[in-house]
Formats: sequence, structure tokens, C-alpha cells
Amino acid sequence: MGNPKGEIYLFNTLTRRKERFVPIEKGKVRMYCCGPTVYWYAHIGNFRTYIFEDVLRRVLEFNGLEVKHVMNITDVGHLTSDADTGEDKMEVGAKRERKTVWEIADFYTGKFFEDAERLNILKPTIVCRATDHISDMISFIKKLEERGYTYIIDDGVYFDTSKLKNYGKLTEMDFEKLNENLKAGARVEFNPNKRNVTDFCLWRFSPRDRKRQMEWESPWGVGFPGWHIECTVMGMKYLGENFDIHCGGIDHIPIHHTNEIAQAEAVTGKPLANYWLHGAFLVFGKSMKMAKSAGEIITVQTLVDEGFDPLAFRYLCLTAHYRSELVFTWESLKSAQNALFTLREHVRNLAENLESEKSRSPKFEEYHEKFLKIINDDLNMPKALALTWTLVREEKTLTNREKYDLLMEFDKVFALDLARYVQMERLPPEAEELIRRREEARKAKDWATADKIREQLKAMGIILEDTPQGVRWRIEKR
RNA sequence: GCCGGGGUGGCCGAACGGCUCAGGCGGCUGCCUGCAGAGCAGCUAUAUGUGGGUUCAACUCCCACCCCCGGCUCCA
Repeated sequence: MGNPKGEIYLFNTLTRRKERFVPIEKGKVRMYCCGPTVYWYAHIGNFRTYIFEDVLRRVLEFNGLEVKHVMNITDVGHLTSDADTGEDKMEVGAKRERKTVWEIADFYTGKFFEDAERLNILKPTIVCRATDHISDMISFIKKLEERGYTYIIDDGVYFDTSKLKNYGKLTEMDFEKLNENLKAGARVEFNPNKRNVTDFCLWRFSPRDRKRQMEWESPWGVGFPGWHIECTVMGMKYLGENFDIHCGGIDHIPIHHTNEIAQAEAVTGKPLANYWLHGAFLVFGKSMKMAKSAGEIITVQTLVDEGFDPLAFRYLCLTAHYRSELVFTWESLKSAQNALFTLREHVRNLAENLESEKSRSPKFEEYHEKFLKIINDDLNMPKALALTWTLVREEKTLTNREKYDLLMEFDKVFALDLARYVQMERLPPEAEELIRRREEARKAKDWATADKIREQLKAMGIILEDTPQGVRWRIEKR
């Protein structure tokens, strides 16, 4: 039983259809996700994609599948658009901060995983750096060379895309069409020595006049790897020549993933990955223009600085399907946060009123099945959230314990810390004392004193709530 | 220019041929409360860019137009 829980359907970019997901090896999934270029902070648009991938992984695991999840760290090889300088992004970052490229890479790699953790994104099974795999890349390029797919011009070793029969299949365009389109729309100058517009660099030579911080010896000359080779090489190294899922942002379809496929299939003749999944962009309302002009990005830290729980952003992402654009505004983030906090409050209320008996009604199973069916239908998280709210509002047909258990089950996929308000730390003694004094004041109908103490506690970050069952407190969220 | 994706109530967003066109947020009313908060109950909104067409039936399919966003070798 590879998949004991149910059938999973995923939208495959290769076929532009939802397909039944069948892993190559029963019960196991090998998945590769394109990781960050660590020259700068990842912004919340980047993180929407990582959240989508995290949800994908969690859904697979929820189905009882064992997921081997590989992600690269790009720490070399991304050129800036200004071809004249020939610098790569890492070197630009280093110059800006007067550090070495290696320091820059370490720093932003660390920051990336800190932010990912704040969004409850699981760490990949394997994280691999491009610069740790230079020799693997060189031997891969050699294989391409042996098979006659490469040629050398002034600035590097290139892949000849005309040699591959179905180049561009991911874009649903063939080689000729792609070439025409790219010629027509090029914003950036092409190296005129390239044989085809779609040809791309495998190994780039260091500039003659200057020493790069990152460069390596190779059979073709000192230089550094091209833009796409790392993912192909590392993906195949850790997951095999043919693995299950490859994902990334939608922008990777026409070039990065297209070229990954080209390189891999030129060597192996096998499909690199069986399912290609792509997340849509986070876009910004008219009032906000982010990204592009570097420096004006919204990071996870920005959200925190604005007083938000990072998981409110995760909730926001879950309200939209991963293949639809999502409009980010501070207002929508706020409404996501309100919803999230309310949900946690419900969970807390349930947790404090659990029945002792643990019997399971048919309704319990019904909810569980519905949830599974929804998430297995191409990760329909908006529907899963709607079901969650229906469950929360469900009257007497389920016990609190059943509801609570279901919510905890759902949260394995949502990862919204729905139980965050449940197990609160103890209050400091002085706060306990204040609460006791307030209760006395309330008994004596001394509202002025009671309200004053409540204010006092609020200043300490403790919110009091009077309920029919007595006074209750919680730590102010943030 | 070419390619791709869209335009759904005050906001964010599901649905994608028919079953009341989800859900959340916001707003309102009531219950509860000393008050507040939380919760509960209910309400809210002439909602599907415009004009045609197909159909017994369209948000959903077709055509045209308008507008928006993304990609086109830096970009999740």
C-alpha cells in the first residue's frame, strides 16, 4: 500500500492538467524545489512559493507518504542584467556590504531559514549549495560535451538547444517558436555568437581583466557554472535521474526549468521529473509596488515590525489557491490575522472543555474524509479552510474532543499553530496576585479598581476575559 | 511585439454548466456582560468587466471589445 489514505491529484505543468499522482517508488516521494539565491533577503513573494511547496510536502506526508525533499541554495552564478560588468549577484551583494561573497552567502542562507521557520516551513531533507557541487557540475558538462550538445564561444560553454528534439515542452512551445518569441521580446542583449537565442550558458569564463571571488578551474578554463546547471546536477545527484516532483515559481517555467529539462534529458534520455508544479505570484495592490527596485522589499521581518504574526501571512496564502495570483495588501493581511486569531481562540475554548470519553461518531470520519479529499484535489487549501470554519461552527453533532482532534489533524497541513493559545505558560506571581485582587474588587462591585487592574495587566501584556466560568487570561498575541 | 493568467458583493478570495453563486474579514442587530473582550444567534451585500452567441440552464462554454497582472535569459 503505497498510498493508504487516498488518491492525490496534482496539476502538472507538463500536461496542463490535473493528474493522479503516482510516485515512482511506492510510499515514497522524491521532490526537488528550487531554492533561494542568497545575495539578499527573500521577500514575502518568494515565501509564498515556499509555503506552497511546504503545503505540498505536508499533504503528501498527511497521505502517509515518505517525502525526500531537496532544495538548493544558489550561491554562485546568477548574473546581473548588466552584461558589461559581468558580475554576478553574489559579488554585487558582497560589494554592497563590504564582505566576501562567502560571508554574504552564509549570512543570507541563515536569514532565509530563520524566516522559513517563522512561517512554519519544514526544513528540506537535504539542503545543497551550488558551490559545494562544482566538480559534479563540471563532470556533467563533460557528459553533455561528449554527446555533442555543447559549443564554446568567447565568454563560455553553451548548450545548443537546437540539438534537442522537444526543447521547450514545458512551455508548450517548440524550439522555433521559442526562438522567435525571445528574439521579438528580448529586453537584454544576447551574445551575438550564440547559435540560437534559446541557447544558454553551462560554464562561464571569468573576465580576463579581473579576478572573481568565486571561480574554479575547469577543462574549458577558469570560470563558474551557468545559471541552470546546479539544479539539474544536484537534483539528479540526490534524487536520481528520474524523480517525482519538481517545483518552483511560475516564472521558472520558460527558462530555468525548460533548460534544466534540456540538460538532464540530453544526458539521460529520461524525464527529469514526472510532475512539474508551479506556484503563482504574490502581487501587490496599486498602492504598493514591491520588488524590482531592490531595497524596497517586504520581508518576514517587515511583517513582524508591522505587528503581525508571521503565520498570518501563511494563513493569507492558504486563502487563495496556489495557482492563482494573490493580491497582497496590509488590509488583507490584517483580515487573515483576525481569522487566524479567532480560530486559535476556538481551539483554546475547545481544549478547555474537553469531554472525557473519546468515542468517535460517524461525523468525525466524515470530516476527516472530506478534508483529505479536498487537500488531495490539487491542494485546495481555500476549501480546506472553509471546511475548517464549518467544523468550528458545527453545533452539537460533534463533541469538543472530536472537533479539537480534527483541528489538530488539519493543522498538520495548515501549520498555523492552531493550538498556540492552549498551553500557556504560568503567570508570574505578581500577576496572579493582581487577578486575585481584581476578583475581590469585582465581588465588591468596585468597578473602578477592577478596571484599573485590568489595564495594569494589559500593560504587562496579559489580557483578561470574564466568562461565565470565571476569569480567564491570555498573553497578548504578537 | 510574442506567450501566459485574470477581471466575482466594502476587502481578500472559492466555485467553473444547474443543487441556496464557499469561506474569511469588515459592518449591523440581538443574547450574554458592571463594562470590555471572547463567544453564540441572526442579518448584511441588486456580486460575477462590457456587448453578443450557444443552451431548457452560464460566473462557468464560444466570439468580440475594454481593462489589469505576470513572463520574455536577474527574479518565487
